[in-house]
Amino acid sequence: MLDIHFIREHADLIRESCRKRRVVLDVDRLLSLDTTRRQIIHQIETVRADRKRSSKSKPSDEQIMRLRGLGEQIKRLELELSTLEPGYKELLLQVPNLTDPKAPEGGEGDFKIVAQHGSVPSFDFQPQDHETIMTGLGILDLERGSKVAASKFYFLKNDGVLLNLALIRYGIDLVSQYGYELVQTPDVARNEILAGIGFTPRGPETQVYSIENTELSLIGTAEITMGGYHAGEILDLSRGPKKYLAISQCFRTEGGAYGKVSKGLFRVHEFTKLEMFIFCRPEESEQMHAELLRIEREICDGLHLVYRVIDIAAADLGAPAYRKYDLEAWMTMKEEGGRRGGWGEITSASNCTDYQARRLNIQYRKPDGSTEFVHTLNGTAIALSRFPVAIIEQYQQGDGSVEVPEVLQKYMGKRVIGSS
RNA sequence: GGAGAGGUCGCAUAGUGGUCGAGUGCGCUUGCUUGGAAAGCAAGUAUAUCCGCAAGGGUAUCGCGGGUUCGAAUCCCGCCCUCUCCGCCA
Repeated sequence: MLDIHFIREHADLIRESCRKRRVVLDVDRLLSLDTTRRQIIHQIETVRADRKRSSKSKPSDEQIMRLRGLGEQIKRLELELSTLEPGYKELLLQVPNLTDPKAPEGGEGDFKIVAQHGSVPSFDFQPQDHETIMTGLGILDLERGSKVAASKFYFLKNDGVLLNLALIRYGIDLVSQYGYELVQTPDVARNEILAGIGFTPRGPETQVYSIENTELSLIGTAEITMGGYHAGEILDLSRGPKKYLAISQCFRTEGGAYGKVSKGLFRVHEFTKLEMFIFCRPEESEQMHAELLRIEREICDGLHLVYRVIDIAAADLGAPAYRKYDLEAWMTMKEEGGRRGGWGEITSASNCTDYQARRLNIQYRKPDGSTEFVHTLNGTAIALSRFPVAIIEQYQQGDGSVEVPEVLQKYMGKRVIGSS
């Protein structure tokens, strides 16, 4: 959510931002609703002031007649306000965050490649996708996942489990060096928290599972619970940003996302994720964004993954993000230009500026005693299912076995998966 | 899951229909006092929003939402949360 004052005073900037993001939004309607809304509020307050003055002591019978009239007048105005308010709020919530002027223009395909690490591997055998390899090794069972739960759920077994645990432990050990506090969060959250972060808990385009007969949903990411962690609080950031490393289970409905691009473990309904989340002062957020990206790269560098960093284009940003970088690992399951192999997202780092903080009412105390909304940022440390996909596919051997990345060997207690 | 108690200004408490945005104590800030401190004395001590160049003024907020009433911290209903006891359980 943006500040209505800001929108009022910078309508052109908002229009420009919407254009860049290809968001269709009637800014003029929002502004006119805002004006009407304030007029009605002013009227209500004037009548209330009158009533309040007259209600200081017990009124006479004639006075009561007049006060009744005032009460009815207030009710009428309040009704008028309450019919206008939902449309106003909905429109206000639809206004996306401002966009970093440095973000590339355009849509999904218009990202800018910022960096690439490693060169695309060439195999002296026919490389397979992770589903084939893992199923062959007996460490992944998608069929029984469907039988027991539903399509896009899965069982992991033996080294598949150990690889996941090793990745998590590796991520924790690496990120903890940088002053991130480790947190395990609930895997469910109130719908108002989901909405505050920018998720739509209900409705046709929802990405989240809601829990029947409650106001709770399964979270799609610990970004939700961590954003909610400090909701409604005034933080002390005098000793620097609050940095968290949160682990949670993540659930996504992924409505209609089937087909080749999402085969195997690439797009599933449930996975575990280690997520970095930062609350900081506005002037620090750009630097923190760089830190998130640097750590994400260090994680992938340590695993010797082939990956690239992309700067997401404005129209592909999603409402809360001001700027976003993705890391994409090279994967054999992907196809590009009819050739086997391509890039698949494994992590993402977003600077949401004060967009989430305003909705969740998270502020910090300035030295002069006043308060201001914090900036929030989030970045993936380790996303299970996607990291394993990249590792299995990049580390596969001709005999169907998979080498274990060196940094994970001490956590797994082995150097190879599937070789006797 | 069952039964009860409760959520008021940083903290602790008072307040059961109007004079309550809210008393008192503690804490905090400032001033007086002091060689300095403590004590004492005095004043102050929320947030949001609207109008206004400002001074200033209006309104809202006593867990949240609704209702009754001319008027609600106070009465009624729903929800959330906390505590105690019982049951169950990894």
